[in-house]
Parts: sequence; structure tokens; C-alpha cells
Amino acid sequence: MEAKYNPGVIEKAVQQHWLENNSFAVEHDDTREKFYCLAMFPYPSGKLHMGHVRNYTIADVIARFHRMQGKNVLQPMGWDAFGLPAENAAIQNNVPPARWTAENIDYMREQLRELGFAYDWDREIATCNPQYYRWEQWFFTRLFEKGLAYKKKAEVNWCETDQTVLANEQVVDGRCWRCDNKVERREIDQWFIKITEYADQLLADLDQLDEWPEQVRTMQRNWIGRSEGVDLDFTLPNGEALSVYTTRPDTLMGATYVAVAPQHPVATAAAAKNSELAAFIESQTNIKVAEAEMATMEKLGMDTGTTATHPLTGEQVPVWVANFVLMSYGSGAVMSVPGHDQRDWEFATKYGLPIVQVVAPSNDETCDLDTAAFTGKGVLVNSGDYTGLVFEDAFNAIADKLESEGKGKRTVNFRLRDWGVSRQRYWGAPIPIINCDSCGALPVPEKDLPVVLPTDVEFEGVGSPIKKMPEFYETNCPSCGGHATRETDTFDTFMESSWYYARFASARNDEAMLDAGASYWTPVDQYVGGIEHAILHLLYARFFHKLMRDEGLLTSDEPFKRLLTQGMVLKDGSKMSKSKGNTVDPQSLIDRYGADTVRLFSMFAAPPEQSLEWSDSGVEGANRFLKRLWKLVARHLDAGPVPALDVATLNDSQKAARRKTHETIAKVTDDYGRRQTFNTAIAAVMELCNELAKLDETQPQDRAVAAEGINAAVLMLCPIVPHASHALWQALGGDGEVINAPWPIHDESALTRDTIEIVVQVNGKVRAKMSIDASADKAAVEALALGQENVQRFLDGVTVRKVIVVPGKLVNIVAN
RNA sequence: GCCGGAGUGGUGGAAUUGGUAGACACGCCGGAUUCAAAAUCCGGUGCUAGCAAUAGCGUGCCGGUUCAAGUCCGGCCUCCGGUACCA
Repeated sequence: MEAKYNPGVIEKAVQQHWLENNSFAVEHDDTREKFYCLAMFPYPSGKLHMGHVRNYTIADVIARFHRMQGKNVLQPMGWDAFGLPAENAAIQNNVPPARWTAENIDYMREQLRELGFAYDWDREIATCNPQYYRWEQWFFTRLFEKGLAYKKKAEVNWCETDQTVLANEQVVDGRCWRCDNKVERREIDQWFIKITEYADQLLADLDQLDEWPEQVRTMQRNWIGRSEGVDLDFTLPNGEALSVYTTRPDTLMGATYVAVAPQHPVATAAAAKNSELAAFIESQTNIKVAEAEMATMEKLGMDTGTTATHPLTGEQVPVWVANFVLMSYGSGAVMSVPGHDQRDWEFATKYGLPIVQVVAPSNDETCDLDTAAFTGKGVLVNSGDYTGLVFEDAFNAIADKLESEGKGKRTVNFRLRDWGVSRQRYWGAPIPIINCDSCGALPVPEKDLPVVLPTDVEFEGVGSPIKKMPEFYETNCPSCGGHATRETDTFDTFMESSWYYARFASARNDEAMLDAGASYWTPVDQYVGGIEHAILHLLYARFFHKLMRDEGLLTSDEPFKRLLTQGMVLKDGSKMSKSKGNTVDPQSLIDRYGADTVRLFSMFAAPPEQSLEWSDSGVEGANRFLKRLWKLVARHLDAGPVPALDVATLNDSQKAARRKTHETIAKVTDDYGRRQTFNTAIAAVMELCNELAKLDETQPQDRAVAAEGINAAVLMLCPIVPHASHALWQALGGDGEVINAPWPIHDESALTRDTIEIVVQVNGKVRAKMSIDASADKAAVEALALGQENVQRFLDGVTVRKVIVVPGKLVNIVAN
């Protein structure tokens, strides 16, 4: 064995060895327990950044750990290759998106290889490849046939100067990022998939996901937003219903006005006769299509002059236009109860609308309608027949009344909206639809799939080139054969990332979207990715899984069994990003220290779910540990042959070192498996190595204890630093390759202790520590504790009231 | 705005079920080695006082529960993620 740790030489050789042996290629094998470990695949933006390194190291560590546990482990890698940045690069540098993307993939693939990740490269996929997206197109046509895909109008950010739709990211302070023109909302036809039809299942099945972080489940639950309420009708002067949804029908008697969206027909009709109102509505179109924008903008409104009849009192209430009411949510109108809704209260206060109290607190909550709405559930007041009822009774009485009079209906509502999948962009999978003037929108027949995106394109301006390519969009109607045009919009890139995990299991099948491989490998046993994907990507993937299940392609209900959401990589307290100029290039670190050091540092610096603060000296520290480990093994090997371990003859220090080995195995196994806190696993192995270094290798039984400990340390570090472990395992004469070696199992009998240390507190403050026989009973522990010299000092002049003994840990003496 | 997190020494973090706050590292200080430096090795290191034993204080802020609170409860503050067309 080389005396010096030389990662440059070792890593290259070990990676070559894995490549030649195709070490991480796996096959469907029903006789073995499978483990599918997946990290969220990258968008090929150029080079790997530290966030990637962290993400892929975490997943690789988990995959390698489970492989050493004897499972058939699949860990694939691919590319989420469609998306906006490729188009921006194309416009800026005049490079076609396909070429830019392919070059980035080639570069990043090489970087992943240099980091030593245990991928089955035979399954690599890129979503921009027609072999991939053809199945997405095919699946969409299936959804269309089932009525789960449909077209409707929806609002987008529109830049009049560039004549193009802008992503939310491209709107800065309400203006186009390129030309600084003010954006406006515009309605266009878009394709949607009915995720709302699966809202109940998506909500209910969250309960199955007991290996997901609770916070992610909570976020999804809130996002889906199931509520129970009542759809009820106010009546317009012309007799038509003005429908609103409320979760608080108990406050209906306090509704003093109705607010409608600027695009609501009532508003449009009123504006036709009122130029001031028309101008107000017009002024409200310059707002970005984003929830945060809508929720934080100044709440503005104007009276339409129209009134509506209250369904219970028969009184006339004014109808206002309000900029915060969204046409796309529910009916585009809300009843306003300023006494009991804070937003309504602010609006009513601003515009002098009446505020009426109809609910009073039934506990000690305060209620002062001069300063704020009372939003709690209480007891009804000032509500005619309903006065005196508590929330639930009032809800039911009013809902019953409305239902019996045909003015309302109990309804379950969801916050979740259908998934808009149309993008007016070039670099995406073409939506496989043909529009025929006489037959309407029709799916492209299966035999004509895929609809291939032309890649030899030039960008003129910012619009999608295929919208100006008749050779792409001119076609014939599959039904009548007449002239027709293709859809030129492409799919939301969340479409590709919603099913790629299943395709990895059937990656080389060109005859079907999924096959038996997908049934064997899915669900993914461990999914690893950024917390920023907690809602959208993970919800869409869950939805897609259920769609594929209902198409008969899969049998499970959920795609990801266990989820680890990793935190961000920060430098100087903020996210590493090009715009902040605080990025650290992982490549220079790999070149300087080797992949193992980079992997070790990123796993040691913080637990995976927390954000990770970058530190150059921390990297040095990780490298130093590997050098020390190397030295420890070299010293051990130089000390000569290792005799058989004879447990019965061990002295106390040898016994202690052996106990440390087995305690460490137990802890590290738990840290890798259950807790997934790799930082504490590393710390524990470091402690073990510090102990092993103290052994006297001139003594035969010290050498035997050291051999056991060192072998365990190398095995336990293998998932994190696989190259160094490979070389050390070989030098130690281990069986086969370390990547296939069985995970160490701790020896329970090595853990026993003769004496233990107990802490003694007086009134909760530590006053002494004492060593006592591990078998001592409570009375003996208590007696010894009371006899401690320093404890006596604090008991002087006071009376012992109570003594609490926590076995094996502490004694607390309560005295005053 | 709304939903979800986070806040512990000079720094990253540990404390797993309410039971010794600061494991393991980094940095710093002192020493060894060296012509010298780097590297390496040994020792010290929460703050305050003390030669020390030890004592007081200490986990963002305010309050509460408990024999005991970083951990549980109530109310704040700051920062971060998401907010449906960034991925």
C-alpha cells in the first residue's frame, strides 16, 4: 500500500474499474429484494453546482448503503432537458437549444463520472429525445380520449412589444425583462389536465406517505385545500343568479356587499354604461399573473352601481368590482362579510361600506370591529332566527334553509386548480393535437407519433420559431383529411419530470411507455431532491402516477415511498448563485482534493435536510481526515500480522476500544438507515478512528481489536468515500470488492459496561457526577447521590422534598 | 398576503423519547518538530469571576407548563423555501 493518500491516482483507477466491470448496471430480478434510489434529475444548465453535488452525493450514499445491505439497487441518472434557459441561451448566443443542451449534458455527465456516483448509465435518458417524449405525447392522447385533457381560456403575462407570452420569472416589477414594456394580462386558449378529478385521492393518499417529511405532506394538504362550504346565490336585478362560494355560511347575515372579479360579466355589463368603471377595470390588467403579486398588491375596488338581493334577508346589497377577486377561482365572485373577514374588513373600511357584527366570541377572544374583523367561530348575534346558534348549528341551519329554497347547495371545494400544460415556447415537447376547422381539436393518431420538434431552428426575436414554420404546423386532419394545423404550443416541462422515474425502469423499451421493469422497480424506494419541489413537482408526479395506474401501466398508488428533501447550499448566508457571484465551482475542488473529499465535506457539513453553509476550511478538514485514516491503516498494516481476536483476554482499554467499535456500528447503521443524518455518522466514525489511533499496535490483542475497528470503519465510510474505501479494503485484504461487502453488524455482547456515570442535580442544576456499578439499584444510586460532597453543600439548611432517579442517567434532588 | 421551515460558542454543527447544552470538525491560542516555513503531532478553547476547586450566566425575543425545557404550549422578531409559466 502507498504510504501517502493520493486521491488523484486512486480515484481514476477505481472509476475505470467500475466502468470496465459495469459495476452498477442492474437487472430485473424477482428473487432479490429491490431498492430503487433516485435523485431528482438535473436541468442541464451548463456545469454542476454545489447543490447538484450535494443532491447526488446524498442519493449515492443511500444507494450504496442499501447495496451493502444486500439489495438489488437501481440508481439511474438522466436529464430534464427541456426548458426556458436553453431558449434564453439560444437568443443570447445564437446557439440552437438542442446543441446547447447536448453540449451541457456531455460536460455534466463527465463531471458526474468524476464524482464516482454509482449509476446504471445504461438507463440514461434525456427528456428532449423523441424516444422519450413520444410516450408522453401518446399518454396525453389517451388522457384526451378519456376526457381528462381539455382546452379552455386562461390568463398569461403578455408583452405587447415582443408579441410574446412571458413566464412569471421574465416579469420584473410588472415589466418585461427584455424590453421593459409593462406586461398585461391576456386570455388565450390553453390545454389543461384534470388534476382536480384526483384531488380527493391526492389528499387521502398523503396518509399513506408515512416516510415523507411531515412538512411536505402538510404543504401538499394545504395546497390541495379541501374545504366544506356552501354555493349560494344572490339575485341580480334581471333575475339572474350571482353565485358565490363561502366556507362561512354562518356569517351570511353579515354580508353587506358582493365583490366580483374585474372580468366578471356583471362588471363587464356595468362598465359598458360607466366609463369610469371601464377605466378602472382596464387599469387592473397590468398585474402579473402570480398569486403573491395579487395577494400583496393594494386592494382596490369600485362600485358597479348594480345591486343584488341577499338570499336570506331579501335586502339589496351593492355589487363591487375588486381587483383581488380572481375570475379563474370558483365563480369569480365572493360575498363580503367585513365584520368577520379581515380582507373584507379592510376593504369596507377603505371604501366606507357597512360593517355588521353577526358573530360574537364564545370564549375569551376579543372582538372590536372598530380595529379588526372578528374571524373566530363563535355564537351568532343580530341574525334573526339564527341568533344564539353556535358555528356548526348556524352553518347547518343556514345551509338547510338555502337548500330548501333552491338558493344554495352544500359543496366541497378545492383550492387546487386544473393543471395548465400549454407553453407558448419552442424548447419543449410538442402538444400532439391537430386543429381542424370542421372537426375541431383532435389527437395525433398513435401511428403518427412522435410529433418531432424541429431542432434545426434559428431564433428571430423572442417568439417560438415553430410558430413561424409552416412545414411544421401545416398538416391534414386525421378525421376528414382536410387542411388542418398542428398545435404549436409545447408541454410544461413538469410533464416530463412527472413520469421519468418510471421510464428509467423501462428505459430501453421502444415498444411501450412502461413494461414489467416498471412494475418491478416502482415505486421509488428513496427519492432525494430539493425542498423547493415540495409542492409542484411532487404533486404532479403523484398525479401522473395515478393516471398511469388507471391506464393499467402500473399497480401502485404512489410513486415515491420515502422522501428526503435536501436543503440549499449557501455561501455567506445566502444561496449560491451566479447573479450573487458567490458560487464555488465543484470542479476545482475535485481537481485539487479529489471526489472523496468533496463528497465527505458535503455530507459532514450539515444534516441533509438543512441548508449547508459553504466553508473552504471545512473542505481542508475533510481532506485531513482522509489522510489520517490512510495513515491509521498504513500504521496498522506495518505493525505486522493480526492474531485472532480473543475476547476473553482483553484488558480494560482493549475492551473499551472494542466497545467503541460496536457502539459506532450500531449508531452509524441507524444514522444511515433510519435517521439519514450522515453528518453524525461521519462524526461517529471520526471518534472511532481517534480511539483506534490510541491503541498500542505492538500488542497482539491491540492489533486484533484495531483490525476489527479499522475494517468496520472502512466499510462504514464506503458509501461516502467509495474510492478511498476501495483501495483501503484491498490493502486490508478484504474479501471481494468493498462495494459488495456486507454491511457490518454490531456485537451486542461488546456493548456491556461494568460501571456507568450518573449526573447528580440539585433543583435541576448539575452538582456532581459519579461512577457507579451498572447493576446498582435505585436506592443505591440515590444514596450515593445524596452522599456526594458537592451535593451536600447545596443541601445544607434545606429539606429534601423529592428525589427523582432516571435510571442510567441522572438523579435530581428537589429541595428547599 | 397566504402555506411550510430555520434561528445553539469566533464558525459549521451535536444533543434521537422532556433528563449532563456545545459531540465531531473548523478556527484560534500554547507547545513539539524544523535553519526557517509548510505539513504533521501533542495540549487548551462557550462567556464572566477565580491560582484552583468551583460559582454565576448562556440555545433569536417575551411569557407559560414541569422536579427538569434547545426540545412542549402561547405571543412576537428576523431570515429562508413555495405561491401554480424558473427548474
